[in-house]
Amino acid sequence: MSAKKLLLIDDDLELTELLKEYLSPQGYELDVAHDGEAGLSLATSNKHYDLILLDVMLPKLDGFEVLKKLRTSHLTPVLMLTAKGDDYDKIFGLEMGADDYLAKPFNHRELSARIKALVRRMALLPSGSVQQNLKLGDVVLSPSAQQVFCADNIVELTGTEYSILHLLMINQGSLVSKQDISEKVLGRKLAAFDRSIDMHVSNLRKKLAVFSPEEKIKTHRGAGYLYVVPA
Amino acid sequence: MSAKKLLLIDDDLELTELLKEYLSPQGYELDVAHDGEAGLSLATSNKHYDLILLDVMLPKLDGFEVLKKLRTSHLTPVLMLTAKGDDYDKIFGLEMGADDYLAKPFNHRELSARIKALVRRMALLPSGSVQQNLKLGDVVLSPSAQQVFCADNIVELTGTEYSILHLLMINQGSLVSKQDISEKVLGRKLAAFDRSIDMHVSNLRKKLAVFSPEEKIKTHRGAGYLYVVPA
DNA sequence: TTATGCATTTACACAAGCTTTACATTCCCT
DNA sequence: AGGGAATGTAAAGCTTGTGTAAATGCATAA
Repeated sequence: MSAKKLLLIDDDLELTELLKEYLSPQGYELDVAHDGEAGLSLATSNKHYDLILLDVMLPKLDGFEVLKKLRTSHLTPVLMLTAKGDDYDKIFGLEMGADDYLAKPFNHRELSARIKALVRRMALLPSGSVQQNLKLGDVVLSPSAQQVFCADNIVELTGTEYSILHLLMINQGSLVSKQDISEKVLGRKLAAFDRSIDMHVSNLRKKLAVFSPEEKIKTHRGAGYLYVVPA
Repeated sequence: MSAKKLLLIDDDLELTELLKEYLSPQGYELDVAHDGEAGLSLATSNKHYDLILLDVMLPKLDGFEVLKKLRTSHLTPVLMLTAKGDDYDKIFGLEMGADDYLAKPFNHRELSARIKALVRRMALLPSGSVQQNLKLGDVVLSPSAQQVFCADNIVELTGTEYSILHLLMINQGSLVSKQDISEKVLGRKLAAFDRSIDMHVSNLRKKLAVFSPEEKIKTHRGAGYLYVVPA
């Protein structure tokens, strides 16, 4: 397990220093931003943080604004911190899409335990479903560009093919039922005798096979499809 | 999106009633258990709760014990509740595998917001990834992939074979009647002279025997089959 | 309008896998 | 022991899901 990357957005220099010293020995890589704008730009950069610690009272862009803008494009987990122990604030933050909320002053060990709990839970998510390039064997899928490369060649996929591949890759090693594919990709229930998904998968396989011989999408008869985790 | 199923384990009758009335209109299905044992048995049943609200002070089995036992087999998210606002308690709970911790008395809206945050986060997990693998001796069964490994080799099973193995492994050490297998796996009553199950078990044994010599599925003549608990 | 690109439906061949048959074997019970 | 019933299993039969080419539909662009 590689070191988890955290981003701390807080303008309190004393606190950020303290937390840096406290969290580093626990095996976290901690970046710090001292205002909302800098924080947001780091958070949306390609550094792909595992967790963001976000203060509410911030210069330039307050915590709620940062959270709101972040959530338009990223699902990175966010733990909010605030000087005010205000219930309303807490509820507002959580409703806006924060994952946890801790009032200052907090017990360092509680912060550490909450970070650990969030990171642990997020580790169950398949790698990269929080929007970064998915690389599996010789296939690379780039969500930002909606492009797929196979053995360094661009693969020209249609929108639906791309979405199906994306879904399967996110769920690498797990079975995805046709029902799920239909609902998530085509936006409709799978009807009896609907062969649409089969066709898209067939075309997808054909296009990938041009550049790479290994079987990537496995069929589970009567159940669905599965993206094979490369050795 | 179907209604989320919550399990509340708390012996405070007044509180459970209150929460039931508070949470139902918000679109949650809430089951209640009033002691640790009942709670654990519901939590590990096949009802598949989306979230468990767990009080610490409980008759029969306290909250920490319930959490500990639950986590040996299930990854269901847990939000702990406690009368004591004790930091040590909080940290202990989170370290044990709880996902969140709220001290009583709490603001109902905060509880609701925290439930929402957890459920929202869990919804990102691909369906089925909360089920954890079943490991018995050198056999590992992965429900999310519907795949089975034996002595580190993938065993290619058909859907029916997989289901039968799953059923037997879940009931390790106890007898499962052919009637039960037929009804749960094939979805029909076992008819006289129906040799279907026998065939599937035979094929299953053959496939497992390729990688491991020990007998895993034992026959109880006239009664059914049993998965042997490994030494 | 006509072209173009993509999603969907149709059609059919094929293969996977569930079930049945048939016979060998094993396990009880007397 | 011997006989009958339950089980093991190979092989055949049959049903159904899947792969895929080709036709169709249906937008949007030229």
